[in-house]
Amino acid sequence: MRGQTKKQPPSGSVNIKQVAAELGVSLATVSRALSHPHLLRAETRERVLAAIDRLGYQPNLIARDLRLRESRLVFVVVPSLSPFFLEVFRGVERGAREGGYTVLMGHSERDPSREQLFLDQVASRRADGVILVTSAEPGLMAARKRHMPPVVAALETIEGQAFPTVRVDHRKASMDATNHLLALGHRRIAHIAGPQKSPMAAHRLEGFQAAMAAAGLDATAYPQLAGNFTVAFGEEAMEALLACNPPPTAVFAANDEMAVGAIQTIKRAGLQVGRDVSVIGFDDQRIASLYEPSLTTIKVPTEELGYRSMLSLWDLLRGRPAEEDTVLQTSLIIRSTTGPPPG
Amino acid sequence: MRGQTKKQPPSGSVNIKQVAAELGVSLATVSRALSHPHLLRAETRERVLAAIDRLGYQPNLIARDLRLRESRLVFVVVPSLSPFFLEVFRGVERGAREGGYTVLMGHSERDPSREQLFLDQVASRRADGVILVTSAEPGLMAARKRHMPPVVAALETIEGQAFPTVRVDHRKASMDATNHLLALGHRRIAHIAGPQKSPMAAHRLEGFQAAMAAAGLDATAYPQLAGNFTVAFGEEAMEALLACNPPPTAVFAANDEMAVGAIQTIKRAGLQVGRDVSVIGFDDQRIASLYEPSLTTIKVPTEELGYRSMLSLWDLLRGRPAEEDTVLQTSLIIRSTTGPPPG
DNA sequence: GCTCCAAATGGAAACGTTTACAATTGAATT
DNA sequence: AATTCAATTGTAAACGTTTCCATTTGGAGC
Repeated sequence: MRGQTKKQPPSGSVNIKQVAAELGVSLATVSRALSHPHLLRAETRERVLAAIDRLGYQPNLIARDLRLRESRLVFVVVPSLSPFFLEVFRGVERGAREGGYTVLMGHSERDPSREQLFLDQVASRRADGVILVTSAEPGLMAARKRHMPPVVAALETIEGQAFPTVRVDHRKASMDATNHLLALGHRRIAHIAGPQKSPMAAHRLEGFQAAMAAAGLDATAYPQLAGNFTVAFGEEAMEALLACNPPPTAVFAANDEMAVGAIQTIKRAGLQVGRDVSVIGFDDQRIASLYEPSLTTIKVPTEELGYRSMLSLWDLLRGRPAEEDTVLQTSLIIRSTTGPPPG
Repeated sequence: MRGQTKKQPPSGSVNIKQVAAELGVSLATVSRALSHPHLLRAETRERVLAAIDRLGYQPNLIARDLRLRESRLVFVVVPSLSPFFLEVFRGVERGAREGGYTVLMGHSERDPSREQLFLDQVASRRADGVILVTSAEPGLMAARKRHMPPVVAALETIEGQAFPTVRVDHRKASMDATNHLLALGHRRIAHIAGPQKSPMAAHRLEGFQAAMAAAGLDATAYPQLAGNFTVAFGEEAMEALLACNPPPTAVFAANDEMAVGAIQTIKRAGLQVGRDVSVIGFDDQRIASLYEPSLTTIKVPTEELGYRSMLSLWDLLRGRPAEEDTVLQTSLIIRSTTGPPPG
């Protein structure tokens, strides 16, 4: 490495200068052959393009980004690696494609410092904008006064920040879910909540509480369980609930994964889901319809959420005013895990 | 925008020059305060750091990347947005974290030109390396002589390319799956294959054929179905198979999704899975254990695949020789969807 | 007070592009 | 033939860092 001669390029990335030298034209001409071909005489253009091909020249995007101050890249930051977020990602991709942007996904693990890391990447021009699909604790991002890149929040408002937001009304949707159980005649209803720190989980919990209160019922009759949105936690939580006396006749889980966990436990206890105990989930992930029995749940338009987020990001990137708060509709999908209470 | 004065910085990204000016020190000093603090007198360092904080300065990573010619970024390119690949991603992340790298995921949709796009991104220094989790058609990448960035292939060899590879033996694993069915006494066995263009799917098919041939059976007795690894295709394919006379007593699907689809159809036909018809999948995705009945399948160590790929990429990035071909073990997971043939 | 030397700082080149501006070319118009 | 002007090309400045090398600073040792 040390003793390498200067003449010999580092055996690989050939740069614009070398192409120019090869032909005896200026850098500008080579650059233009790629970015503004119409500025060149046809014959020159051909000659340059041929040389580019011959030498295997690929423009260094980093240098271009630095000069142009844009990368045509968008990051999607998700809090966890679940299929749910993949669909949001898919929607973003659909939107981005239309405008010639490339989308990359980063994983924050619900860790605000990792979220900040991606934001910093964008602030320093590694990407032009970010779509934060997150449920991050509020406030942490404002900790230090930083240059904020174009950000759109998907799925849930980010408190303390004025990002354009594309979301669903988690609170209302939870009321819908709870009301469904109430309408079936259930009175002993428990909720398995998501992480306490997550505003989204908090909103889902609030909806449950509000609906219960409206029906004159005590939302705190059963242990207040707050989990991490996993099947495993759903199983555990359900064990705790079945140990109660009397046990609930219906359970509303804050997402499908925990609902599936709960059902696994119910089955294992020899009870029949939808008859002995009703279960309703949230999200309508694919497993909800595939699972046996198929899961009653709240459908969240994930793909659309991603798509609309990207549209808003577009506005931001174009310097146009973006819609502040877009709320998409959820819907109650009634399948086989809910029915009237026994007896 | 036009009439903006030069003095007023673009109301946002403040650069190193401005920090230096603010303090009356040189650019070099500010740079060193962040990258080589020990080179500065304690008092200077404090003063610079304070100013950096006060002005909200964040180094422009693009400029740094250009100068340093590295980004400490790694891309993982997946062919489809399935949970299966998320786990590989998770493994890569675990490996990358250890070395202070950040991982971003891109989606190629099995489209070689999109795969090339990500490769180009890396070749032009947007990232330091790529892990290609792919089943791309061979040859297409070599189309034009390009500067090849550090690439590791995960899951499957990429034909015509000499990338270090971390994979499983799809052919052998398929033989294991088929032999399991044969050992149970099945003779009428069908295979639902993946996309014909995918070498991975081809290898899985080969394994099936080899095992059948070894047992003296005709692997082509049933329609040769090649799908797109989705539940929907599994459903369709199974319909076609049930229409045969006599229908197969066992089906080996090239992945769990298609296996689940097949089972859905079998159930819908009023038959019992594992008794009337046995089904075996491939991958051991999470749904395999959650599904009812739980799915017999081949476990692929996805997370480990990602982790080991990242280790190999490390070697590449360090200029060390990377292991050429790492083969991880698969295992047969026997659950409830396979049993002896009826009668 | 000098000399010497390490420690601390500054100046400027380099990373590889794009593009404003200047310079050249060449054909059309007078 | 001189003039004009569009089309084509070249020159060089920027984008914002990091770091080599040179220069300054400030003690320690004499």
